[in-house]
Amino acid sequence: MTEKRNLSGVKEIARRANVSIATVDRVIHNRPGVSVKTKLKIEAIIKELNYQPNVLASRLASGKVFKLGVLIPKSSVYSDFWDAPLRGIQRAEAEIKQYGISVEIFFFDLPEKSTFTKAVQLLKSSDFDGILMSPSFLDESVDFLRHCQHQNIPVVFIDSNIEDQKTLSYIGPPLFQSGFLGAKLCQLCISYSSKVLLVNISKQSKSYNYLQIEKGFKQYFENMSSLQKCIKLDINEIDQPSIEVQLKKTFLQHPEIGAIFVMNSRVFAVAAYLERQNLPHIQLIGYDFISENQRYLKTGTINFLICHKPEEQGYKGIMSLYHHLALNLPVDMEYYMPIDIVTQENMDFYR
Amino acid sequence: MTEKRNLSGVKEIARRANVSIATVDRVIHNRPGVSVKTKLKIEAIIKELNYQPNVLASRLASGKVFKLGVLIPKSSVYSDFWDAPLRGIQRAEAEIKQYGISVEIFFFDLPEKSTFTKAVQLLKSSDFDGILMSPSFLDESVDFLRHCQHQNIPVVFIDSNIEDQKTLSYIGPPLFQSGFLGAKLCQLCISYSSKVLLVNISKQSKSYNYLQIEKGFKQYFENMSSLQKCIKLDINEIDQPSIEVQLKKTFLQHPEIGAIFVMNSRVFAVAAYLERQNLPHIQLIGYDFISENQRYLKTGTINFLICHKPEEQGYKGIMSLYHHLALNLPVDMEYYMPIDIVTQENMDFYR
DNA sequence: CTGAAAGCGCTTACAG
DNA sequence: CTGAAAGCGCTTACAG
Repeated sequence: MTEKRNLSGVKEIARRANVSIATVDRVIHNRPGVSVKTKLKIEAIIKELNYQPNVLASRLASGKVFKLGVLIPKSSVYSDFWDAPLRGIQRAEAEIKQYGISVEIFFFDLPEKSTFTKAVQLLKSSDFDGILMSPSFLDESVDFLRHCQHQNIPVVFIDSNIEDQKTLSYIGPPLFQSGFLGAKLCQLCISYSSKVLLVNISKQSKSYNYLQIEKGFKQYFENMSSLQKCIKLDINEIDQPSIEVQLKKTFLQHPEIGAIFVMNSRVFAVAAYLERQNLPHIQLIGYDFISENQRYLKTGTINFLICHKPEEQGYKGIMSLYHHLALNLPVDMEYYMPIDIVTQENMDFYR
Repeated sequence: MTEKRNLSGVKEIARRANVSIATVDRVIHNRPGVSVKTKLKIEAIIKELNYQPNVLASRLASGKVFKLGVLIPKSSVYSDFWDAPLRGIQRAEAEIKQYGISVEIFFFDLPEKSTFTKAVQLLKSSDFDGILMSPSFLDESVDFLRHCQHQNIPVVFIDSNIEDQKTLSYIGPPLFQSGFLGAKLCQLCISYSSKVLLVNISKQSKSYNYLQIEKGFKQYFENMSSLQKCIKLDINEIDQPSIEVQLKKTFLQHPEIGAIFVMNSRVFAVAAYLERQNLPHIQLIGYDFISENQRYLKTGTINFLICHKPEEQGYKGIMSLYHHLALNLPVDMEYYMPIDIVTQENMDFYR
């Protein structure tokens, strides 16, 4: 009978090192209580065998469930954008919950800072092993991040980033480039003499995100030496009447406008205006595959939507934490989503 | 001391049914050797408890490794297209090999039917638990599929499909719609009086794939009541000189051509011609993000590339087999990839 | 047709 | 600082 020796595994390591498997386990997980000499010996053997722990056995034996906390905006009647990341998060959860991952989701209401702060309080009081969040409010996010760093809890940002913060990973759009592409699409749609209107409809129009997009947008026209083609309009109210008043004023002032680029998902508000005013010759481009926008894409009022795979952002966010916590796999510090162009013709296959 | 009862698991089921866990296991896996009465009783309890087997424990105990066989073309000097699915396949493998999945890849040389047949022989002689393949040769693929069906081996097709065949899943592009979008992009680029040249560079230009794309392409112009804008050119040789001769002839005949749509990845051959002949005003659109094409996209000779996430096709193909075989999860019978539009501006973020 | 027992490769108290 | 033993929730021979 041939002696059957497993050439890997804690048992074999223990056999070779002349110690018990408990000691091997201590070394593998860097737990204290092992003499330096023993530790070095075991580490050498681990290296020699190129030992990879069996994740299956490890998770089964430990019974540890990693608790992930998620902090994202709630979808509202104005925008179901956050449904998509949510779907991705839930898809990831379904896939890995059998491997001992639990996911708890906390929502906040996007304009209301207080709901964000409240959710953060809840996240702080329960002890999570990892956090996935959209850092919608700068100071509050930085504060929470500091707390997590202190507790050694990895944090992943999705959708938007805060520069120079120590997170495990950022998953989101390359904003400058997407603004640049937006400009190109505008250019493609208009005639030589027409101008392009760059619209920002937001109460916080000076946020980092918007500045990046605007930079990219203007860079394109600068490269073409035709920055004068570009008109900028800031609308700081988000109700339909205010938006329309401002648009009307701008059109009176600039009848040569041939295309409009809206810097966020509120492009549907402009679409509604164009349809009501019967201005089908104006080309319209904006962000995000939310259902309001899909409607106008279908009718042709919106020509292009630029999108950044919000569902996959949620999915990848959870999977990054899982890889980091449970599998000890390396995680990209920055993962930029592609810049997708969605049109009437390919919208049925977009996810 | 409170009695700690696990309210799920084979143990609890066995306890409730008054049988051993071995018998429970037999019922769970539909193995024979259980009386009808016992079986029904256990099944009722399983349902009542909504029992979900612990995949971790199951895979660990069984030690079974699922062997997946992959059959795809080799990348060649003409096209590194198949590097992308390969990357996806390897990424999936890395992610799930720790869960007892092994992947073996067989390559064939795309024009050579004999290399396909030879690979199929190898696949048949080794016993795989699942197959991922690109059914590049119709009859041979159907034959192999029959063999797999006989052995009860699930098969997943990627990149192209064979209609009416019983596979586990098809993962690939929606061809008609991508042709339709191609037409729209052409239309967008040209002036009112210009015409569009539809080019097929292939030795098997009548294959199902091409017919579908062509249908979609023409449908677009038909919808605009301007089918006469569309000129079709079949080039049945794939060497550069033959291609250029045909293009030259066509341009002489139709000087009003403003845009060219190439129905596959050989758009780089047309790009080379346009650059050499110094025809920058001709708009060029084609398929696939292969490195040759990327070069011309960067220089602007190619305006748009239509792509179908080849890497993700490979990734999803392997994951589908894993989900089906190891996790008993349901798998989509048809999974259409999105129709991606890649331009100079977003190419850096495309995967 | 059914069950007792060993084992998958780890982790975790607990004892020393 | 170290080890023996039980156990995670299954599967797999083997015996009856």
